[in-house]
Amino acid sequence: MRATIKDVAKLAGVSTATVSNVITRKKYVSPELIEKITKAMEELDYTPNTIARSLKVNRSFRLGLIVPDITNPFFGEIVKYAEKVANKENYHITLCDSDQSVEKERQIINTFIENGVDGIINVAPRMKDRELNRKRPVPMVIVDRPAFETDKNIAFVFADNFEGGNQVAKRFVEQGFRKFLCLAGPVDIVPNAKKRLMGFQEYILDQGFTEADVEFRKCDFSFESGYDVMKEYLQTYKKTEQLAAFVSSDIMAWGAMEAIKDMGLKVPEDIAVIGYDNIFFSNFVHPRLTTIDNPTKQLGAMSMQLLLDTIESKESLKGNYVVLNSKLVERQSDERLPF
Amino acid sequence: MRATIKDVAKLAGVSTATVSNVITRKKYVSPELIEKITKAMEELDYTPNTIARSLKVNRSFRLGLIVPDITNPFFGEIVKYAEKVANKENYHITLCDSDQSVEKERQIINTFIENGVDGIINVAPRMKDRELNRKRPVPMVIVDRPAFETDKNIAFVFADNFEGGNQVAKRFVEQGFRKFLCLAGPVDIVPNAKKRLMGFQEYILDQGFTEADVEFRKCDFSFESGYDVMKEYLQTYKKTEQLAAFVSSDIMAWGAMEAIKDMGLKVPEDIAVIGYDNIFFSNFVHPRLTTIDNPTKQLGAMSMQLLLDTIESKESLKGNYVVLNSKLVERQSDERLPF
DNA sequence: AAGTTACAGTTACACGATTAACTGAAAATG
DNA sequence: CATTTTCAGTTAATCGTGTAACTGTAACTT
Repeated sequence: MRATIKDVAKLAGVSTATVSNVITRKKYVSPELIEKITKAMEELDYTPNTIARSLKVNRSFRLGLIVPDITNPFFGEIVKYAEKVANKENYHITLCDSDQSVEKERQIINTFIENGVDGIINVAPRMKDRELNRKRPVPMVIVDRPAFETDKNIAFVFADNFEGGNQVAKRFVEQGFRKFLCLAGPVDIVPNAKKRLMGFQEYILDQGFTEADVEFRKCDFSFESGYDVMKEYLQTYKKTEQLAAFVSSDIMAWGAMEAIKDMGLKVPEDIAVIGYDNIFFSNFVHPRLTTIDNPTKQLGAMSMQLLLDTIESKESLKGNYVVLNSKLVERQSDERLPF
Repeated sequence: MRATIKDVAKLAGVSTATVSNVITRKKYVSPELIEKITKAMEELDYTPNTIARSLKVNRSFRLGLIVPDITNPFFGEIVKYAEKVANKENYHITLCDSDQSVEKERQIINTFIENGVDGIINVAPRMKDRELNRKRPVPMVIVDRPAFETDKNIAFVFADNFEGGNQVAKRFVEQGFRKFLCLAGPVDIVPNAKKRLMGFQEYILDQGFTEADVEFRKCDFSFESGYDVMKEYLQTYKKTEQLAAFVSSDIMAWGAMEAIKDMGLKVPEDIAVIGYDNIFFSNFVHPRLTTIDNPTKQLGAMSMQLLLDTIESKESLKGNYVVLNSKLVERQSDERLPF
C-alpha cells in the first residue's frame, strides 16, 4: 500500500499539517523537523497523492489537448513542443484525437471539463466559430485557426495563412510564371484552407492576370485527394507553357507530384509545385519540395505558454490573437525553366 | 461555480447517497426519484467531479503513455489506436514524449505514478531490462520491445523482428541477389534493431553465403543517419552487380535512397532497397518502398486491451508475451533486374 | 513583573464524491 | 395478530490532502 501523509507524520512524530508545510513550503518549519520529516518520507517512499491535492486546491495541473489526427507529423510536432513547455512547469497533458469529427471534438471537450483539466488546447478545431466561442469554465486556446473576435475566455494562436498564400503567388509571379493552379484544401470546413486560396488568388489578380489564368480545385488535404484531383486535372491538360501549381498542404503536394509523375510529366520541368506546411520529410521527397514553413514549434510552444500564463495569473483569456509569421523555404520543386 | 452532488440532492429533495446511486446505478432507486434527480442534474448542469470520485474509489481512469518521439508517424499510429480502445472504455490517456532519453523516461514513470494513473503503456522504451522489470504499484505493458521473462506486473506486446529480418533476407535470396548490405539501427540500445540485423544475417549465412557477402553498418534510425551512412558507404563502392540493401527502418530507408540518388545511382536498378515499418508515406516515396509491415494498429490496440483487461479484472500482468506477425509488403524498390 | 507580541506547531474541518451501516415502514410469514 | 423479512432511502464515515483557526511557549515591551 502506498504511504500517506499520515504515515509520514506518525513516523516523524509531528502533525500532518507540518508535513504538508514542508511539502508546500508555505510556512516556516524548523530545520530539525524538516530533516526528520524528509527522512521519514524517504523511508516510506512517500510521494504526495496528486488526486487528493487536486480535490483540495481545485487545480489538477492537467491540460487537455485535442488534435484532428495524431498520425500527421504536422500535429505531432505541435504536440511535442506544447508538451515540452507544459512539463517544464509541471503540468501534464491529456491527449485526445478527434479524428476530424466535430461530434468527437464536442464530446472530448466535455469529458475534459468533467475530468477537471485546468485548460484546453484545441488544435485546428473543426467546430463552427459560434460553438467554439461558447462560454466554458476553463480557458481554451485555439491553435492554427482564426475566428471572429471574442472575449469568452478563449484565445487564438495561428500563422497568417492569407499572407502565406500571398507569398506563394508572389514567388510564382516574380519568377515569371503566367499560368496558375491551386489545389485548395477543404475551404468550406477549414478556414485556413480558404485563406491560403484567397491569398494566392488575390495576389495574382492584383498583378493584372485574369480569372482564366488561375484555376483552382477543391481537395481535402490528404495525400490521396492530392493524387486523385491532380490526376483528373491532367486528363484535360494541354501543355503550352510551364504550369505553376500551389498545392496547399505538403502531404497533398506529395500526392500531386506522384500523379504528375504517373502521367509522364516532370516536376518542375513541366509543372512547378509549391506546397504548404514544411513537414520535415518535405525536405527529402524528390524533388525537394518548396513550401511555406508553418511554424509548428512556435504554434505549440506559444499556445501552451499563453495558456499556462493565464492559468497561473488566474486571469481570463481575452480573445487575444497571436499571429505568427510563415516564410517561404526555397527548394527545387518550383524552379522556373525555359519551357 | 460548478454544481456538486449536494446541490443536486438539495434541489431534488433527497440525500446525496441517493443521487450517487442513480449515477452509479449500484442500488435500486424508484423511478419517480430517478426522474426528479435527473431533472435536477440537468437544471444545474451537473456533472460528477471525477477527481473526487477518483480519490474515493482509488481509480483515476487515466492511463500513462510514453513514446520516444510523437513526431514519428510510426509512434503516432500506435498512440492513435491505443487511444481509440481506451476511450471506448472511458479511460483517458496522458501522453509524454521521452525524447528517447532514459532519464526522462524514468522521471515520466514516476510522475505518472504520483498522478495516480491506473496503468502505463511504454512504447519502445530505452531502459535496460533490469530497470524495466522493477516492481511498480501499477501494471505496465511494454510495446514494440521484448525482454527477458518476468512476473513483476508487466507484459510485452511486440512483433517478431527477428522473423522480419528473416523475411527480408529470404526475399532477397529468392530473387537471386548475391551481395547484401544491412544498414542496422542502434543495435546496442534498441533490442529490435539487433533482432532485425540478426534475422537478416542468419538467414543469408544459412543459405551458404559467406560473411564477406553480407556487410552491415550501424545507424540510429533517423533519416539523416540513413543518408550519411549510405553516402559514406558508396564512396568506396564499386558496382559489380546489383546490391541488395536492407535499411532497417523506413525513415532511414528514405534517407538512404536519397543518398543513392545523390551519388548518381538508381533504386532499384543499381541498388535494391527494402525498409522496415511500413510507415504510411512509404507507399508514396519514389520508388514505392518495399518494406516489412510493422503492425502499428495491433500494437496499439492489443497492448491497450491487455492493459485494460488486467485493470478491470484486478489481476496482475504476468510477464506475458504477445507476439505479432509482420509481413513483407512488395512494392518497387527491390525489383531484381539484369545488371 | 505583568502584559503584549511573535510564531512554531497542532487541531479540526473542508474539498466532492462513494459506501457501510443504519432506519423505519411495508410486506411476508406462521 | 405478532414477528420477521425486505428494502428504499438516509446518516455519517471515509479517501489524502491543504489550511484557517487555534494553542502554548518564548521573547519582547514598558
